[in-house]
Amino acid sequence: MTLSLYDTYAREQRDFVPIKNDGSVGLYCCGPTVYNYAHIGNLRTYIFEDVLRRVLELNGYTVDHVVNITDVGHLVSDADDGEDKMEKGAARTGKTAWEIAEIYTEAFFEDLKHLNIKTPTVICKATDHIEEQILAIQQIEAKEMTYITSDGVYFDTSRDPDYGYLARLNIEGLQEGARVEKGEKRNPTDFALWKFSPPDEKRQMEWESPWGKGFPGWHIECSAMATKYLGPLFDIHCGGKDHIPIHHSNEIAQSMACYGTRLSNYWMHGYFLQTDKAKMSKSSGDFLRMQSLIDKGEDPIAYRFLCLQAHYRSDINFSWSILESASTALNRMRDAFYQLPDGGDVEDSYKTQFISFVNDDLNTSRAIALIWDLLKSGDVSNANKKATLTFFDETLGLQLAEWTPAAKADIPDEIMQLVDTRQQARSSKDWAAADKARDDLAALGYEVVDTPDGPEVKTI
RNA sequence: GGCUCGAUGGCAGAGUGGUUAUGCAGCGGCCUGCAAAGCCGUGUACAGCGGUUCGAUUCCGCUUCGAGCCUCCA
Repeated sequence: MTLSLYDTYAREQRDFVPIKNDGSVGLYCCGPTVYNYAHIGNLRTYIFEDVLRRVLELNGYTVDHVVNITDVGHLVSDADDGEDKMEKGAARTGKTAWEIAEIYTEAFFEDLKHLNIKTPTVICKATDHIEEQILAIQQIEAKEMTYITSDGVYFDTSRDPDYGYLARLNIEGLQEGARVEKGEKRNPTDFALWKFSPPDEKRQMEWESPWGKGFPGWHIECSAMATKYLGPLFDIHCGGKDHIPIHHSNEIAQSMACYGTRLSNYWMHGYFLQTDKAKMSKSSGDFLRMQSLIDKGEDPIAYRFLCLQAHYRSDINFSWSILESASTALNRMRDAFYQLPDGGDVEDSYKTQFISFVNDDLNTSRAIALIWDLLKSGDVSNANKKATLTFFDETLGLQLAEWTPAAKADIPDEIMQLVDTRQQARSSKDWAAADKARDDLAALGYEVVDTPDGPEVKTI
């Protein structure tokens, strides 16, 4: 069955054909800048990329999944004096830039674990690849596409006739805007490849280079590391949609200069999670992270489920109430799954439909609707339903098989005694006493529910 | 100001040139001592105005509204 994916570069859905014929697919995903925690909008993109990876695997490919860690060089703005996010974070917290990077890198992978996102096959830090970046800059310099200003080495975008094609940038339109500050740059779209350390200041992170002591610009790290691990042209490059006009446009320009390729055959972008009709952003200071959800008693997988209910190429409007509805739905699905017996076979007709949905540019929304259809189906045996759902879940990653209802063992004896009291009252049809026992239980934080197998108790 | 992309029922969100998902909430029913859960049933929503068409929510144009990028940003 054909896998087809939307390619931002072509602005259309294209049948996926891998570059290599050995069954492998090269996938590069822009990773976090580790100067702060990831927020749940950031994490939505990693969920999308995880589903992409799983769908590729479903189609029989081995995925070389590379994610970078930006631990240097991510500038606070393009027109500033050389301050970058890491150093700024260090100044804010009194820790070293290196410590900051370590803390937030660890937190990032903790978040991924909560969301059942598979660990990338390669995780690469920008600070471990300074040499590669210097080499790449030298190659661009050899093509005479750079120039030097008082604060760094810049890429001259006017030398690239196709600059900005990915974003369909209208360069002249940009120049008419009031907010573009060129400074010493020759063109508003030019960007730093290497930044010089300020002469009067000792940076925590700085390296020697042919141009002087300093640190690499943000964009060059992705081109350099992606090329190192996946070659100068690989299959799929992902990131958030905000990367289309600048970061990814710059990566393409750099790769064109170095290797004459557009770096990746497909460019795919995850859309935003909005709150109050605006995108969630770290720089605004007001954002929700994974721990914020956990602190509120929310289940991280419910957030994953929420993201999967929408298509990755549409913005989601986040609110606590839609997370609640996702959570309710997920728990019903889990409970239904839990009740099903083992030992069945995967139903071919459902399997075929499932694959056709996810292979159609990752339509997880329809794939989830198919789960409800399957659960309600009268034609499929319960055991086969379980086997089929288990197969689906390898791609969706909802961990259905790992869920169990709250254990009865956790209920204290005094609570169980109240439950017994209620049962005795019920058998003697003393409904008032039975209801009182239930109210007492509720006051203690427990809910009792009658089932054909007797009463079940759980915490409220 | 320029560019990119959107607008679907109470909410979230798929999809389609004619039969109009799915989930949450709501309503009705079954079950239950009652309740909860579960199960069954139930909702013609596709921003507005034109155009193309036998027929448009779906294609085209305009208008309005929204988001993103142009400053770091998933």
